[in-house]
Amino acid sequence: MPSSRIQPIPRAFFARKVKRVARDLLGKVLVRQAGGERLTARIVEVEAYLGEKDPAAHAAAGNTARNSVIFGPPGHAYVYFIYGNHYCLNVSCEPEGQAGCVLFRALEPLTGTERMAKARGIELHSPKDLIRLTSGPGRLCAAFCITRSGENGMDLTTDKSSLWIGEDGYKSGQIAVSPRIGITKAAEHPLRYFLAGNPFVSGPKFRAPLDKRV
DNA sequence: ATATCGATTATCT
DNA sequence: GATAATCGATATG
Repeated sequence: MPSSRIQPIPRAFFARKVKRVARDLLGKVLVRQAGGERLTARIVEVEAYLGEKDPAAHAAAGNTARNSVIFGPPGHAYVYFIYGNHYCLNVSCEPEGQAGCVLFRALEPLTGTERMAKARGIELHSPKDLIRLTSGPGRLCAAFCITRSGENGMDLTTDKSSLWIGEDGYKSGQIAVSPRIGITKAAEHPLRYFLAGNPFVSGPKFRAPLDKRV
């Protein structure tokens, strides 16, 4: 039953409006080919960052050395370093020249969990420990060994890359929406999308009443 | 369960 | 010089 067949997602999927891509990414799979081993995890929580008009988006600063991937062709990894401690992974969206990206906030581990745990520096004792592996944007990057120097700009639409996004036929259940987490500007917009009830979603266990089903 | 705080650095004002 | 799309530890109810 488990999905052994994972197909890359074509670039056209990412060449659409950020909000649309964000929603459609839920249920897809992030794949890491590390040596002979393959790490896979299902995307359960994302946030949309719009173009230069979105004050919360890095694109608001214009095209700089840091964020140029956002302005480039769709389907590429934008990795940035934050708080002097963590990396965060995004995928560029919209046609080339237009800014926009989706932030990966949480994953549900599928295969390669021992390798993820090692990368995170934790041990897996109970099934609940799986949650701390990839629940959070910084955590999932650590679990997948994603850094700016290594993965920024990588093409995520082909399995020739050591990091890519795939589709395994999984059908998402109910999708919920809430404001984005951890930002101060434009903090009210409902641009965070997640699989309702999924235990691997980051943040408080019980959602605020602002959360809406969609 | 919620709140607060320190870590640590690239980037921008 | 201030800030930041975070995390883990600690404190308190």
